[in-house]
Amino acid sequence: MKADHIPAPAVKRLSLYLRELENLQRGGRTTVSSRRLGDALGLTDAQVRKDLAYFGQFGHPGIGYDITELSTEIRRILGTDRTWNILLVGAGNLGTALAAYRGFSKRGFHLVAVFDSDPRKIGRPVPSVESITIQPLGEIAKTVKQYDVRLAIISVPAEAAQQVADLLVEAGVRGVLNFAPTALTVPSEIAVSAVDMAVQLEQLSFQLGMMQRLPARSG
Amino acid sequence: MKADHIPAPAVKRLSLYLRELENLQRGGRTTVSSRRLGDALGLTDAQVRKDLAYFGQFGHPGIGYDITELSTEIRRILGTDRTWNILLVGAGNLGTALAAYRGFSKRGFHLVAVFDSDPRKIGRPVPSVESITIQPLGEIAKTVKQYDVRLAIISVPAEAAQQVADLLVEAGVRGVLNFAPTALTVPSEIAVSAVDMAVQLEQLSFQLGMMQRLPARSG
DNA sequence: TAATGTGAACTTCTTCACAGCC
DNA sequence: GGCTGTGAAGAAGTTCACATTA
Repeated sequence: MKADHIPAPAVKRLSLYLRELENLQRGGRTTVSSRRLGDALGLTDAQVRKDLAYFGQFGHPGIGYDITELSTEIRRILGTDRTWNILLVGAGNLGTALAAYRGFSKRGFHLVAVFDSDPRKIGRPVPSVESITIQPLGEIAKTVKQYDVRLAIISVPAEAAQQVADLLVEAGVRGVLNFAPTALTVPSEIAVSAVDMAVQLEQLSFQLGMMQRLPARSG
Repeated sequence: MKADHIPAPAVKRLSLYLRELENLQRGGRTTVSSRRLGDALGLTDAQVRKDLAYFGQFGHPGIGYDITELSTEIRRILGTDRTWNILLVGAGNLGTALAAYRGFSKRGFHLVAVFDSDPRKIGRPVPSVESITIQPLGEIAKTVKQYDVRLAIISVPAEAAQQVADLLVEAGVRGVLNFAPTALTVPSEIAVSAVDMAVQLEQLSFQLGMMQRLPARSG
């Protein structure tokens, strides 16, 4: 197959496949079928095969997929077969927690610097990441160049997010993960991904209301 | 229109419309067109109108939508025209940050209790939320009943997440927001929403790779 | 003129179903 | 028998375009 246009939902699932493959590997398995991989994630076997087929032929008929082999391929596809230097803007509660999050480095993302606009924080170490000192926003451009940073995390209040995004884009950052609860306007060549935690809860709230109205769809 | 089945993507956007309406309201506006609302979020005007039409007729031809009126309707649709009591399991770095997050209460979600399995944390206040004392997991069921809790946040390590989910479901929780980087298996009547921050970065990494291969699609 | 609501057309995504291989 | 890869069919979601209302 090897399509040139790939559905965005398929790329999202690719990350989930990788995560699940790592779990399976920890459990001692060496191969996995599309059926088993799909079951673990609530997807059909056909969906799994189709998604992978967008990128090449990685399976072995009668056998399934070799876990190590497929993990390597997915990392290559996602571009995480190397380490990315990232930076974080906003050393509040959430930013501090994100800075300490081990899951990023496990997946090949290395935090090199943290920024904040609060003069009382500047010059101090990030709580729980002693090795990183909080810097003023004015230092962003320099850091981007120095460490070839292409990805940044925004964890500032909504009111400040657009300004920070502008700074990051100007400094040469190519992708932004936005935790501020507001939409960002950026040039089309800049990738943006957003996480709004209140929005997630609202989705759950809606689903609960739905279930109450039309309950128990079995199948 | 008032369809009985509503596309999941439409529901997701509904939350974003509400967020944007609140921003507009703060800016002093009283009405907004589908065009303007769409532009702010990177959507077409038709998309906005179609999404809203799934739920009823809220607009005024020639005028647009009344911001207060539409906000109220969306809150009613999402079920956030009331306060939800929520609880949080996992008082690590991320859990602590989430507990302190003001965005939840702003949107009608009230945190009533925090749980952790670490005996050294139990009995202590949540850092930066002095009013809440960390409780052992065994207290979950009691709290769910006492406060009529229907939604819970999981922010424990991946290895513990499934066990915690089982506990929550058994206690009567109806929806779970999962921050652990693993898929959860729950009964079909339980709603699950997941946030995996490393997955978000991987999506950005992929997009950057894509852009390098086939750059500058203008249009 | 400005803007909504919506059927119809279109595009995108998912599932089916089966040839082919181990 | 078990399992992949994929064209074809089907389902879902988005955009168009226009009648309609203020």
